[in-house]
Amino acid sequence: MPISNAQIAKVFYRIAELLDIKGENPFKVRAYEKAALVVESLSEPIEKIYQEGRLMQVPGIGKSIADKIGELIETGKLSYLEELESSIPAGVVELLKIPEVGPKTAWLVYKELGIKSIEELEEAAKEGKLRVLPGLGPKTEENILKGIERLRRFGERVPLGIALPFARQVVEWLKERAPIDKIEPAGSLRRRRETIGDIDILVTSTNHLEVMDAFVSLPIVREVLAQGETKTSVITDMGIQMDVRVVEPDCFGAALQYFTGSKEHNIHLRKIAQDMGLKISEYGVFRGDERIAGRTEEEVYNTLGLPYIPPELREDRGEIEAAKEGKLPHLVEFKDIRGDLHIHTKHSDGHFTIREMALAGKRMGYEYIGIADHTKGLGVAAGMNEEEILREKEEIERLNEEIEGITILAGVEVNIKMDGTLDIDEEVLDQLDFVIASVHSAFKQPKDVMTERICRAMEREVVDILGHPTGRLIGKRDAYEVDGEKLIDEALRTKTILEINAFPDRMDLPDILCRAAKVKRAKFAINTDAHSIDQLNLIEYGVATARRGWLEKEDIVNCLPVEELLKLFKKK
DNA sequence: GCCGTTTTCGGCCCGACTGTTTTCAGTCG
Repeated sequence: MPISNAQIAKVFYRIAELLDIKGENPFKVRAYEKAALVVESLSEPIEKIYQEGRLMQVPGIGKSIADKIGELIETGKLSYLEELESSIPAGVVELLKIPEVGPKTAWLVYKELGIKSIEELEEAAKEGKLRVLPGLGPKTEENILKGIERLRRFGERVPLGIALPFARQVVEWLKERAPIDKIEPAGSLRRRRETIGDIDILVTSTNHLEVMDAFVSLPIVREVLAQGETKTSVITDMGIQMDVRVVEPDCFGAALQYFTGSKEHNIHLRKIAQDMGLKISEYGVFRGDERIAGRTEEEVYNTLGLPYIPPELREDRGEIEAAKEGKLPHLVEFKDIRGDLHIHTKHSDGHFTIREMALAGKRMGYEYIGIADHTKGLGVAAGMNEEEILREKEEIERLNEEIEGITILAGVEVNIKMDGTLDIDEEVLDQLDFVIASVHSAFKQPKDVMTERICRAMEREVVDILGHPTGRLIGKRDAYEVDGEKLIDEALRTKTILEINAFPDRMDLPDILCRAAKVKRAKFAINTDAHSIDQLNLIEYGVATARRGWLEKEDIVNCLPVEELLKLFKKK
């Protein structure tokens, strides 16, 4: 009964929620959350760890949880979870999704009023039935109704590709409207998670009130949730919650560190501080009443005996241990990228000519760009046939004669057909500088068929790069069913490069798989899949994904100079 | 439930804001 790390993590998150509602020991709840996080972040299949009897060696997994993992692997079920589920209706757990409603409230309304769905809670709030309960009043009823409305309208997390530009816009507006010294978005946005729950912006200013007033009067504010001297929360017209916090300059580093999170990373840091007899909060690192650090993040980390840890790593997935041992990766940066290898032009569904894209690439500071238009199997994208591919190659050769300062590489994005064959003659593909192969059809194949299909394509000597390997569209389409582990192994065996598609909808290969593949020494290409000049800038999302996957410039083929890159393509 | 070069039992991160309290609990991050 094969079961994935993600599935097991989900079970433990569920257990944590259920225990939380039942009012169990909060530390027990956290133990399950921690276990879920650890399992989710493993860079090898937990089944393997189980079979080799190493479960208890994993930090955060003790006897009890190891047994449960064993039961899940052996039987595909967990009796403990089933017991818990039977004691709490699923609808009561649903209530936790409502902002303002936590485990205590969910349990209270279920116990006292028998409420076990969002609809029933809404009804009760409207009829004023909640205010009779201890601790709840008319205001709470109102807030719960608002929370339900928010959940219905904007329940989902927002993709990074929307949240990041939006946050940058708000930062600009605040700078224009209030006396601001430093300003920096923190939270999961700064860690560049692929989706964002809410946006935290950190500010230092000589005038707190003016900043808060400027913030709440921005045209994008739909509702003010809370307004205080140091913290103000609003809901924006996009439905994203946004918090602004004003802090003293002496605390800025500590606050930035604190509000960047993740929660798990911070908890781990505080533990270290405690062991050293220190206390750490958003106001700084303290020995007794004396603040000994806080102005910069570096200061905070250094005081704890650690080097600076880049935000993208702060998930408590081993970065603190690595930092202690001086083994943090030197994460890839935009300046390391020498070219973008997945660019569409008017030859398929792009909006600009090869020349325009090349000149734009040159302005980005690139040494080369790779043109990879669609091939004929993708009718909707005006894919090219063999003849058109060769004509495009000739055009690229002419342009290379003509344009100085950037090399244009001739490639295509060939379709992997249902059976794993390619939709273009290999003789033609062989004449190109490089070939990206991608799945663009029949997404719903069963897992073994899809895995076999992709592996078969990677077998082909002409295929250099596997495009957007999991096919997911964040918030729109799940990854196709594919055995990620096998895919990585086959990529290694066949010397196929894994794309990290930077398109913010994709960010594919996802960060966790990047890390798992890096451990096995796979190679990657960070590409935008740009269909326009503007979209070349999306490379930052690919770099962010790579960084979250602990990748260094040595792991990325498009950090190589053009001659070495071409040699690598030929070698396969 | 996990964990231990101060512990195998007794700890387990810290603070703001709100609404309901008359001193604090719940939620959030």
